[in-house]
Amino acid sequence: MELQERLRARGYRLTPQRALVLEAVTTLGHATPEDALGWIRERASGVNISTVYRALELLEGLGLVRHTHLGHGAPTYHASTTPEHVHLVCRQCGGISEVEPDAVQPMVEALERSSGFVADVGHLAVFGLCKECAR
Amino acid sequence: MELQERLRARGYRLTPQRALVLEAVTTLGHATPEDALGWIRERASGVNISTVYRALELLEGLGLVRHTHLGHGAPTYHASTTPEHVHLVCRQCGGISEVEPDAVQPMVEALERSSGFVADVGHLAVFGLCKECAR
DNA sequence: GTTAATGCAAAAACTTTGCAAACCT
DNA sequence: AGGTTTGCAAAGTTTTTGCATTAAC
Repeated sequence: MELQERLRARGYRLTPQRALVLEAVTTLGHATPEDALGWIRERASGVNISTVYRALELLEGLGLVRHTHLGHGAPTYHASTTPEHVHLVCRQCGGISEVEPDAVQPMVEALERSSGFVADVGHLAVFGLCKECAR
Repeated sequence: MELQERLRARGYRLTPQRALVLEAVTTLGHATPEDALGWIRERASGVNISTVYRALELLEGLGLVRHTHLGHGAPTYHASTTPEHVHLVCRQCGGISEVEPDAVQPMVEALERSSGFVADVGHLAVFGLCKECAR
């Protein structure tokens, strides 16, 4: 299994908890540490929130998950296997929608050209007003 | 004074604390609540952190300050009077640079056209790798 | 004089850490 | 067996809240 290989290549071990955390994030699509724990607790017991934090940090270090800050509070994680996407966060209604990275490609290119900055689009959260609230 | 007018128009009062918070953010350019308090404590005593939080929330509601999430945790505030700008946050070295909103204008237009989403550029933080770290 | 705003202290939300026990390899 | 990982509990951060007192108007 890929996860195990990745872990062992760096001297880490494959534990049920780590597998569950990755599965939770993958299944949920977007998950805060608390969300992931909630999902896990529906199928396993005794998993601790601190383990979730530690697993997320590890998995992120391995490049298997990423996180974004979708506003105040807890970061939101998603699996690296899910297609990259940009988050649109409505400041009015709090709604979150996703768009293809294509939508921001012109920006990425402009930034790289002008500043040499290589933007990580999978990390991008754009705040503003959604269609409904903009009126 | 503009601040007082804005406050009173909504039944709020002008207090030294509120004026100081606005001044701190304006002077510092970018400030977390803790930063603002630090600045304030250099010239006034007895101002409490909870007052800073409350003042920032109020001032933001009045449109006098804005905030951005530049990563990890603490939000960063800046005065609305400062020219809008986009933040580029380097995930490698942690450096933060600013670019003109023009650099992302194509993205803003693309988003509005495709999703009807009105992006708030002053809120935008783009994560990625800066010129130096990208190599 | 009213009523909003502050300071303080305590709570809440979110993360991290130390350590003995349990588990992976 | 041996070193890694976990659960638990406790502490650390950051932000919010309740309430009596103070201050703006």
